[in-house]
Amino acid sequence: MRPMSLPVGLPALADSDLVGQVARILTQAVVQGRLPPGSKVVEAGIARELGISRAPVREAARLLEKQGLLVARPRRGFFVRKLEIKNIDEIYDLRLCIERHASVLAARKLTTESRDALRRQIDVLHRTADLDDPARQVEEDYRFHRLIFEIADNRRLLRLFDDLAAELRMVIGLIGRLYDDPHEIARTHEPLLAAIEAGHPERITAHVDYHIGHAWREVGKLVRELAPPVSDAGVPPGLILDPANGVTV
Amino acid sequence: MRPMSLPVGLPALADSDLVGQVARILTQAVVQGRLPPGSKVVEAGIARELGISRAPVREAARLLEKQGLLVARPRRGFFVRKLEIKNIDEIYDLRLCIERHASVLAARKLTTESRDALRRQIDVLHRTADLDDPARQVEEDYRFHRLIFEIADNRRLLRLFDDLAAELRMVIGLIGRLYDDPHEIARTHEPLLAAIEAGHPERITAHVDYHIGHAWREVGKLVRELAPPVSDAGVPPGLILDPANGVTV
DNA sequence: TAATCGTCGATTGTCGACAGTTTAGTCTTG
DNA sequence: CAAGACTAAACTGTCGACAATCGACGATTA
Repeated sequence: MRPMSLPVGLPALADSDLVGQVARILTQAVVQGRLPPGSKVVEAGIARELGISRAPVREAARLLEKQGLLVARPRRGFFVRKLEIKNIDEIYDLRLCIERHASVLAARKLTTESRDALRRQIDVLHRTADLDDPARQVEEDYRFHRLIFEIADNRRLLRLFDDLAAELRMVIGLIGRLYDDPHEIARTHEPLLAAIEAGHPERITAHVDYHIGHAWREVGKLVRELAPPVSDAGVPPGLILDPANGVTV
Repeated sequence: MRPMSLPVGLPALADSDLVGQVARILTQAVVQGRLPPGSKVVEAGIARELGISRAPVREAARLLEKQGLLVARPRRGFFVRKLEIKNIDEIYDLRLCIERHASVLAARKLTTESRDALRRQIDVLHRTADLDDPARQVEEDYRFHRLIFEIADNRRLLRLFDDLAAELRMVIGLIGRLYDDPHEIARTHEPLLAAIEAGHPERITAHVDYHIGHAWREVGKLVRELAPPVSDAGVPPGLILDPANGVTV
């Protein structure tokens, strides 16, 4: 018998996915400030603007609720979550907690392949640093840390990390630029990897503490600077969504 | 497994919070084995049986998906999640990770009131031990550990714990009885509390490791015992579950 | 004979509508 | 002039309907 199915990996065409698209559009709207923190997300309004019914909007909102971008209040709808400093601190506190754990686990389960993957990702970080593309830099940084969780091989841990990262990226997106010197951030990953390779738990956690702690302080500082003067006042009327901006295919 | 509608009669309902009620009913159906692991949850079927429309059923399913009881596969519906040993291990691994952290935090933030609350809960555990009510015992045990997370004062950490506990309790509920000697389990909380009161991080984590590790091993043992691999057409290999026993989550 | 294709029933994704509840705004009333 | 009662508009929760899609099974082809 011969292997019949197409062996080649095709880009899983899942983009008749209305819900996913709506979720992306809403996320962008929030990140870009068109939907300010605390503002109400009116199902019918979004639906009308996108030319669809309320059902997929609702599902998308639920999805974003799970991701922590929106909060649902029964009988009164979805609201864009307000970012308080305490939230940031809680997120980073948890992140620190699980990343220590994941890093130690990863060290224990490290193979030559996974080690090389990490090294390669650090290279990518360095190369990205030249591009002056903060969003990309954040993305590749995320990739590195995600790799660690993948190597740790606990799906639940990985999912949790993804959830936290989604929230953090939103915050970072709002802030705009996170690092002053992109190369600096690339370089700081090296001792962390070294510690993981060495497999010494104390050194690993110490490096994780330093590494994550640094980001924590930076983000905290920036958020505090931006002094979220949450205006509970009404949302600017008119078009807040731009379908052309987010719709893929 | 043949995709068919829910066979068993479910209690009719009328009150408000339809979604919550449906979620509870579905949860019961799963726990009681009327919805075996891996079986399909047909929206229309449930809706018809409860005398409501598909919308609230859908929402309830999404809720249970978030809780991990169901899994959603796009375009083909919701399924009762199958329990794999690996899942249990992953849950406990994460639990251990965050409970260490929470316990250290709790020690740092301990007040006389919160300390007394913990002590009282240990008393409750002892009193409950006489009742020969395993479910209640598990519940009070959960309360104790939840207290620690409350004292740690990180809402996100607390929510995560609640999520994990919900899953674990379901497993434990299905197993039936977790502890041989209820007083034994009550007693093992005492050195943990002592360590927290002393505020020595190493001792705390050591006790948490012992305490949670014990539960981990017990649950793992029991699940392994009553979950021999079943080869059912359509069920992917590698899964450890026993539909006949109704072991799910 | 085995793999692939076509067909058909079952089921999800999406839609528009309606009723009850919440909210915003207006009108009393002390 | 402030506090409360009322009213109307806006919105969510829920419903029933329809088309697109999935899975199963039998037909078809090599």
